[in-house]
Amino acid sequence: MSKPISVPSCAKCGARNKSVFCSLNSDQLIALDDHKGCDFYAKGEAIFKEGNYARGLYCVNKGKVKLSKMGTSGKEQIIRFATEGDVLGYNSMLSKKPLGSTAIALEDAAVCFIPAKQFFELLKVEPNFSLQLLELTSKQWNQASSLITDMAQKTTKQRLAEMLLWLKETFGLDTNDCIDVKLSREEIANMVGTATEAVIRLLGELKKEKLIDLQGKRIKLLDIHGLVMKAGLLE
Amino acid sequence: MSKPISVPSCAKCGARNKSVFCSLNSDQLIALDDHKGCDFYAKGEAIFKEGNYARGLYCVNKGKVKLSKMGTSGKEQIIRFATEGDVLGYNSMLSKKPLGSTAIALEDAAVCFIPAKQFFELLKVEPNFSLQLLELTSKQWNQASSLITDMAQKTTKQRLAEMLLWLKETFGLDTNDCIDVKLSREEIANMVGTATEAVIRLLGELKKEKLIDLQGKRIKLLDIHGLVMKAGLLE
DNA sequence: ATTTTAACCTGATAAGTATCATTTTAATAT
DNA sequence: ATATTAAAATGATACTTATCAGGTTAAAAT
Repeated sequence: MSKPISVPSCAKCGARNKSVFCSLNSDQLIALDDHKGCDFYAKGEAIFKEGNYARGLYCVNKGKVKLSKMGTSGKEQIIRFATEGDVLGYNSMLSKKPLGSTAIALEDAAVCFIPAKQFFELLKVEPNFSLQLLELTSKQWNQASSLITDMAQKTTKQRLAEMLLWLKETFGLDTNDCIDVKLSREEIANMVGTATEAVIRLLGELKKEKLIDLQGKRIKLLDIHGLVMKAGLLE
Repeated sequence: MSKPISVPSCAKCGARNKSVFCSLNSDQLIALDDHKGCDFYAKGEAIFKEGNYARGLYCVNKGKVKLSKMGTSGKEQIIRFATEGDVLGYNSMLSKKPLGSTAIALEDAAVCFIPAKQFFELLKVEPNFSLQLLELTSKQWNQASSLITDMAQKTTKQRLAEMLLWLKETFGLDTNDCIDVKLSREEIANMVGTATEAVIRLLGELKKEKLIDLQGKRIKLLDIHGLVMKAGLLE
């Protein structure tokens, strides 16, 4: 299980300015620090699980996290990723429904936890915090509705190309132009919504087409514009 | 185009108590009435279009509305429906992005319009309104992520069965157990994410399996539990 | 270093859907 | 009522993708 680690202060958190906490004043930040905790999660460990209720807000301090749902006959569907500064668990608290997804650390991670009480307190007294959250949930709806459309209409290969671009946006590229996250072929399949074998074959095709290069788990992007075209994002 | 009609008062609106406006006090409702308008839209008419910016909040007073996105090579993807009391356009305002979908009246409709200024004013002064909206956007994210999973993993027939159940939840059944909305086979296909011909064939199969009956555009649900099973919503 | 295990890759086959062509039926307009 | 048009239905074919089986490579454990 996860073990508490030294709690980083929100005021000094590098990711804060790009997060939903960007509009908080120093008093509010201190209050947050007073009530929050921070836990360590090893690679592969679950931060929370689908079906349980969220008792607070999770905020990723360090590491990469995948959020996935259980689909038909137990097949995983990856619906989101989270990195430094991203918050998790708010949908469950706000909708008063069980958590809709499971969060798993893709690498060793540190995740802060803000109890529900403090979260709702902030919502009540700080309209800017509500606005930030509304902006976040709205943007996520925009993304989600695009994803629904793509899942419904695009071919497997188009979806794969699009997912590679999505991974690039989320995790960036390393010095070697490789997508900076390690995922198994099965996990990629669980994003695209296809079988592992199909991902392997289609990655091979994209490589033949000189759009990507494969170096074990590392995927190097050779032609981003070509991928954009392949994904059907431009005509 | 749409023409203004006599503006119904929010206080007397039957749908208000089930809407995001349920927590407003009478002063706030009067203020809303002062600033809002109401327009009539004929069947097939657009209330707003994807890509434009929302200048206010739309609230359906009467009628049925479909929300759809343009997908690959111009194919429509229906992502949501709205009926009495449902609000539209807030995602665009909150995320400060263009409207992500087009809203079209499925039958003659009356839709109220609240200017952005009033909308944001309410968000600033009434934390309960923010909370209601957050609850709404969170629930929609839950639904969207389920839909993503289903689109990615389920067969066309399972998705069709699920969409029929979704239509039942949204529009209800008439006295004859028929889904209370008229949609073309093409529109159903644009929900399911498949070709029109496939929908026709699969509806025929569901009929043979005694799960539904077909009477022109009317779809009668004969065995709801059977549909739930067919949709893979229960094992 | 060697065994063991898991991930990755390849090939063959079957099933599911898309696509195109055509006919039938229903809706709309004259 | 009839003509016109659009929607629904059916059939044939090709393509995409899932599934199953087997083989290879890489990683992890002993």
